[in-house]
Amino acid sequence: MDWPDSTKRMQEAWIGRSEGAELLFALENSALGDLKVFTTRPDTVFGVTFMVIAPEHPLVDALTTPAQREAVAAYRKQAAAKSDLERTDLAKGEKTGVWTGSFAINPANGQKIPVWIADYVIMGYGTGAIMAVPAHDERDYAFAQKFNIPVIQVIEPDHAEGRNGHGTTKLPYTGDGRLVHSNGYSGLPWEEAKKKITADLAARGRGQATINYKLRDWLFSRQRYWGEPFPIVWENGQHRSIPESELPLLPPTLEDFKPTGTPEPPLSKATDWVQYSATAKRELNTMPQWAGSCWYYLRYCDARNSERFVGEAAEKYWMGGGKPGGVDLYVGGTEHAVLHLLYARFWHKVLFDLGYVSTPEPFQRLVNQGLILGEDGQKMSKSRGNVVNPDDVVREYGADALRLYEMFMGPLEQVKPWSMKGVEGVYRFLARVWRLVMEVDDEGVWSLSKALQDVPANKQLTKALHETIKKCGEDIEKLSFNTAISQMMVCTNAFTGAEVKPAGAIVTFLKVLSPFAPHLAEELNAQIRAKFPNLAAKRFLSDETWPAYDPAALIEDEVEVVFQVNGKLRDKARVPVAATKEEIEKIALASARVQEFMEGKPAKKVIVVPGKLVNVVV
RNA sequence: GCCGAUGUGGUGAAAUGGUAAACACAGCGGACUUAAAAUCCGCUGGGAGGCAACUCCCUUGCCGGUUCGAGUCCGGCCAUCGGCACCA
Repeated sequence: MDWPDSTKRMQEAWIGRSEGAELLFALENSALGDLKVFTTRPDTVFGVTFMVIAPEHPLVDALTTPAQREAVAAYRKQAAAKSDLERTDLAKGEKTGVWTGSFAINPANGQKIPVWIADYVIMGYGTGAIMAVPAHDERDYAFAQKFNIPVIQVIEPDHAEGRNGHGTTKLPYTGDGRLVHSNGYSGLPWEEAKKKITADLAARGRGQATINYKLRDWLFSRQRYWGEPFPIVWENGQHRSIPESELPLLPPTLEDFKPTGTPEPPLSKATDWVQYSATAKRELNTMPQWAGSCWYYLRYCDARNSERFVGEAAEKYWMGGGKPGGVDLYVGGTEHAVLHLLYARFWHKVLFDLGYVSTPEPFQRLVNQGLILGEDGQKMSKSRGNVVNPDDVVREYGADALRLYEMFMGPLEQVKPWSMKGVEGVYRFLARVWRLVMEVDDEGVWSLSKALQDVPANKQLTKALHETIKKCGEDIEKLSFNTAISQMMVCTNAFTGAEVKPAGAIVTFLKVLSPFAPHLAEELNAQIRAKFPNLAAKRFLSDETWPAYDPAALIEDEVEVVFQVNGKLRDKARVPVAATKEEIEKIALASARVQEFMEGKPAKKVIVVPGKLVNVVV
């Protein structure tokens, strides 16, 4: 896939695949059964000195001894009051927790170890319980330090980096190495020990290798009117889908679709609609916006198909093409890197596995356009009052100027601040283009300019035009719209300076301009067509093919070559393009300024880059 | 902390390892105008010297390296922004 690495990495991090093992620790009170933990480091199981379970773990009550009941209750209350942010970010390093009063048995060596409750373990990941190895985990180490829990080193680094001055291991040590203090496993490299310990515990029914994912659910319902209603009804406390013949299910027409002010979603106001039958009621939640954003690109291929989400032929035509991704180019903000762009891939993958689409991935090439900031350089937001409304810009400067400015601001991927002055700048550029073709009389009436004539462009204008065709064509492919526009400005400035405006060349220029400023370009083409029907596009510029440039028109007879002495610019001269390296070198060495800076010393080396420069090293 | 991106004029920015600052904005000067706006033309990185045309030196976050030549490549640092941390 041709996606930015940063987006791929964000998705990888979001999915958070991690290989490890689930291990069973028998509880000392055998009536309670086992405590299951997830760990990526089964090789450190001999270094476990305590267990931690999340405050929400279902075994908390059973594990809490009468003596600890009060402390545990207080801690759970305190943990529940914290937001996720407080639990993870703000509390970083500062560990809290409380002992349950109970013990578990290490399946590797039969040791009795205390079970704690701490909110650095979250219920939503893994099993909500961990085996804590303070010698080889920073969080466990911080916790052990705070509560004076023993630290047992079981990994010895192979390299010096893990050790401090006296040759002892710096703890916590989370790198690679060999096992120590681990009974029969001592001496094994850690990777090998991971597999062996997991396999041995599995053989005794005390664990198994597993893969865990950090990926979380994304809520698929909203309490609002605008959104696809679910084709689900409820009857006797059970839900079931409505028959296929009733699809598609459309939202009921409502005059008042505002929130109810109660926990009931707005659809509850459609009382007739809600009562599906004497005994069944419809689901009142609606789907979120991402229900549509996950597959709209498929529907766009065949939007009027009433039989299928997308017709097979249309899907193959638009989405096929031999590459793994269907959509050729998808431009969107980084803010969609993990949610929209990840879930759209999931949906597409399901459809692919079911054989309904022809590519495994939805989007072949992804470009993240940069966020546009407010004029103050801050993120646009209502509270900051720096929001720019595009409707206002369109009203004042026109849609072409808005479009053009957005492209002219800078590189597509870059974050950049809005500037009204910048909009005026491109607006002025468009006005200059307008005046290449049109002129105004004393009454303020615009008509076709008399300077516009059916004559061939002179050499200089031809060169400017063909350079523009070439550069804009290349820049569009690279999505470098800002530099394409600056080249069009250069070209326009060249035409502005000419006494007579060659109409044919201007029409060609308008073809280049039209993807950027379609309204203006089409209007000017229509104006020109009225007088020069053979020069202008017959219908629309947008029907025309992209103009070809003539490489011969770009070549000049002479080029400027700069002369350097020891890498510093000292002189320049115009030399014929056809000049050989030897000829250019001769001209350079003959230059009075070059000789002056050579200070009579012989040239040690002369580098000649034809058409560019000569560097004399003395 | 970890991962990633970005550092160039007063501002947005440009530059296949080859004239740093194209194109625009802002500013300054001029033309047109009774005047203003609009438009057109010119100047506009910093410093020094010269009446002047001009000349020299410095300049792409900082330090070092590679190279005839570095904004660009390599190494190290610093700063800012984004993600890890559930709006779609």
